[in-house]
Amino acid sequence: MILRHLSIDCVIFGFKDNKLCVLLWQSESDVAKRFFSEKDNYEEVEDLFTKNPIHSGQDYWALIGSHLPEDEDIDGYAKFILSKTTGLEDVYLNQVKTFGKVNRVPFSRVLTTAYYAIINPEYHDLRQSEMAKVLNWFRIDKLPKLVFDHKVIIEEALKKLRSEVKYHPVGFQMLPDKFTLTELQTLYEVILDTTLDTRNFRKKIQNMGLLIDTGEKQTNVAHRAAKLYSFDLDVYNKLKEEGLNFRI
Amino acid sequence: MILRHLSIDCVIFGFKDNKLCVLLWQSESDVAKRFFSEKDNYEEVEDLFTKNPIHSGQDYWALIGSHLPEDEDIDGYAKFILSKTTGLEDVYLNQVKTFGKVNRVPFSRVLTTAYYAIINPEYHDLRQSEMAKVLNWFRIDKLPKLVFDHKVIIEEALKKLRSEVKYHPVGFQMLPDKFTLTELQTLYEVILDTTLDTRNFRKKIQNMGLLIDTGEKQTNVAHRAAKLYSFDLDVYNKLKEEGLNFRI
DNA sequence: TCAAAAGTGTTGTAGCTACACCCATGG
DNA sequence: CCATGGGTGTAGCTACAACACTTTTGA
Repeated sequence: MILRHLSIDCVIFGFKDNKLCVLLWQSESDVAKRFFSEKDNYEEVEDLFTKNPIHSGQDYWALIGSHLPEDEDIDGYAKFILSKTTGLEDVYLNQVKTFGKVNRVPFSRVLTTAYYAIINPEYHDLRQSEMAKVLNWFRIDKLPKLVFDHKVIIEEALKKLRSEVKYHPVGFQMLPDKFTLTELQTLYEVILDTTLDTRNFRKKIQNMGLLIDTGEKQTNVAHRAAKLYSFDLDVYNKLKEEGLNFRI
Repeated sequence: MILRHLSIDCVIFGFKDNKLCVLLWQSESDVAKRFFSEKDNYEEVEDLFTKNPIHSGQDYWALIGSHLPEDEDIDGYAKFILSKTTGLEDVYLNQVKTFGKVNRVPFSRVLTTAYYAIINPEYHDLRQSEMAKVLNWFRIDKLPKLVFDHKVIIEEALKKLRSEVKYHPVGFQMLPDKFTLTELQTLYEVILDTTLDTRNFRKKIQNMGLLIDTGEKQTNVAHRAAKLYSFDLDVYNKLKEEGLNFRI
């Protein structure tokens, strides 16, 4: 059975063309069906989608999400939604909060628990996903029209991302395995919407001891080739247990 | 109508006898009835309580909470629960997160959205509350047996309280209108479970500009009387807009 | 006059910010 | 050889931690 009154929405952040982006979809009912087809009261939930006027226009986009089946943990189901839509597993995923205003969804009482994820868009080609037709990345500063209160949800998720990123080096999740320090800095600048001093940033990051010098360099760039680093997950996990003391 | 699958639980923190405490209840069905009596499917929800074996013993305590009525905002309903049980209005109240493991409540799928509140127990005499018989303060380090996953919820709320208190001066909510700096320091020490250097603490707090010297002093103390301060809410609200930069 | 808590300043240190020039590479 | 971004060190300042003694009050 599907819980009519509760849904999960994922705010999936990615870093594309040096901009912070969010992955959105237009959730047509045949897409929703792929989530729910084995559940017994799909039709009831389908109603919520197809008869809801705000969903009928082509202009409106939505966070990727779905109603919660009765026999699924919320955390696990958020992961499931993410892997179904992006193909990504083992993704950094965090609960934002639950949005529960009575009228957030017209004609129906639905609360939603929002999660946010941080992914690297280049790891997975969305055109190969079964959801491809209806998925799209949008720059955080150029969001389309959004259904319900999804704009508010994105804003809250962004707030959470910003406060998270200052104290935890989650930014690495958005980059390829091997990255340059300039890429990392740009990422932080984009997320925090500031500029950072290059020398100070490098000092701080390198003192954290989380970077592995791969010995490799960029190739085919029309300037001095930058060193490629990777992220030391083992050291990170150790530091996290000890309570890491880090601040961009 | 009451939403069977969703409840609200409040972790109410208070500062009593120099210890951090949590307000808990034993939610007998006649108490639950006061919340739900006007809703139409009370009996259905009552079942969840009375037939649940974990609830039948007298040893078990629970967070104050209830199922969510269909026509109530979650934030507003958390406030309502708080004012019903403690009589307090305008309380500092914050969402912790939503707990949604499939089996957190046996024999029934119930997710719960937890809130935490910070109050001053001396402001309100619980013996005058209509809930008095079943309410009790428990020291955070001496919790009784708790139903379901309520222990985990309290731990998560405490984590959130601790991280909040370091950057926002929410501690004032737990103290009387007029308080001494030593009381404030003790409060921080209890919440953070550390000791703080008196001189450094006073410097930091006084530099924040949030204290008003009332000109009054303690009376009838067997030692030098301490100055009484109050909290400057106006300055606090201004600072909060500018993004306050504060750290215990 | 004693016990008990209030109140107060300084010094060393660690970590932050601000800032400008040379280096490597491909075109 | 030039355009482009990569890469580096220092000096001043701020904010923090560590630390011990005097003051006030009631009993």
